[in-house]
Amino acid sequence: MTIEQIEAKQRIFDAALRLFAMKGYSAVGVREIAREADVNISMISYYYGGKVGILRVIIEQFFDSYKQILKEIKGQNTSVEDSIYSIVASMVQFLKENPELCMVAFSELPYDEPEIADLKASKVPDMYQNVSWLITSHNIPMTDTRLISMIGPTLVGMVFNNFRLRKVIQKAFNVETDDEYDEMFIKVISTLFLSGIKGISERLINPEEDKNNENG
Amino acid sequence: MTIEQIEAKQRIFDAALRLFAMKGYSAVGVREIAREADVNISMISYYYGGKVGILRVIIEQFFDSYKQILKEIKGQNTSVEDSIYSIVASMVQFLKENPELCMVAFSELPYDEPEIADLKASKVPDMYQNVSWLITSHNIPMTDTRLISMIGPTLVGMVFNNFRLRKVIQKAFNVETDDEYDEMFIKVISTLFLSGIKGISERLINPEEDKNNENG
DNA sequence: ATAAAAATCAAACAAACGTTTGTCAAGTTT
DNA sequence: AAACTTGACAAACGTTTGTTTGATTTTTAT
Repeated sequence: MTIEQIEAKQRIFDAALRLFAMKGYSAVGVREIAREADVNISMISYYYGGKVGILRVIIEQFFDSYKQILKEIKGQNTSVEDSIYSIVASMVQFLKENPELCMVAFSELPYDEPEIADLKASKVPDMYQNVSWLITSHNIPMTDTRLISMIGPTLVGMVFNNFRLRKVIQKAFNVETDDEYDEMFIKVISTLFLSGIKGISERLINPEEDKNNENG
Repeated sequence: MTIEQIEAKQRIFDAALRLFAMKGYSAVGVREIAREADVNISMISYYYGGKVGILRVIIEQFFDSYKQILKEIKGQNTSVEDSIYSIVASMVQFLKENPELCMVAFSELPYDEPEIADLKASKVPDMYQNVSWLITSHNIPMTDTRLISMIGPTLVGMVFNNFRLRKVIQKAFNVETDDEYDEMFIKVISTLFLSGIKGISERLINPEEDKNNENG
């Protein structure tokens, strides 16, 4: 492959990713992708086997990147506070660096798309199990699987949702979502989540025995 | 209109809502809707002016119902704890009673859909401003608009996200999401959020002066 | 009973869909 | 030099898209 040829394949991916994020996978046509990527329509099937092939690569790439990030966080064995802060910070950084990748993967996740059902089935469980590890690996006494199934996705949901609805939020609150906003967002969400799970531990799991910890 | 005619229009709406929720708006064709609703294809344009007309009704209905719920909660002026609990409980109940309506509205919200841009622009701000009221109306000293813009959508995001990804969550954690699950979910999320914003108030806004409140 | 209105239908519309074909030039391998 | 591979292209493939038409039935109003 020459440099220009690599660029052709990459241009298709970039254009598709941007359009999928903007309008949703099904609302984007191959001709629109080809036009934006400045390639012939047939090149999409040539390089990706079809439109759905691009979506597959997007989702694979998302999950692999995401898994990599969580693996790095697992390496640093620190306090709960630091763990949550760095997991939120990493997620925000990941979202800032790959906003469209995240949006597409996250938006298409709940839909019945038979052609990517296998991908979802194999990759999604990892995603949440890794977040749940955060809770179980520290001395937070949460053994109920249902409880973890509520809290794990919650953290992911809080962060992703803010990015997913940024345009809407900007309009509704008339705020700028700049770097300063993101730094504040990391602090706010990690504090909210940390205080939140402590509150759950104290009030819902051990309403009595942890009172000494609260004042200690 | 006879009863059967009302049913025809309603059947179109029901079928479309179900299909939109399952596959996404753009992935559903009018013939599929007509087949499921057991009506002629032309009846869709006849009653709704076109496919996008159904989506408009869905989104309008969602926001109006949602606004109504929040209005009812505003009426009961109780403690922060009760307010948050009832707001979460109402959201969960609303989601349980109108899962598809919520899913469609929520999923299509971030997309560039020129034909419903006007609807979004007029209805969305209400949605979040109403959640923010919860924070400002009680004695939680949050004046920073950016902070409210982070926390307001967070609560909505936490609850909606759990429902949006229920199928995925069920598979990943092998849990049943029955009524008991939902009751627990309400307690968990409201506790998480309540403890969370208290934590933010104590640690991020007033790191010193609120220490006496914490032990009182 | 008759006229008007509303609801339903089969059929067709142009446009867009994703994919495939056959051709051709450029580069690589033998 | 000949055979082969790769990337790119215009063009066409058969479907499917959302919408509209005009005729027909059903319901409502006079």
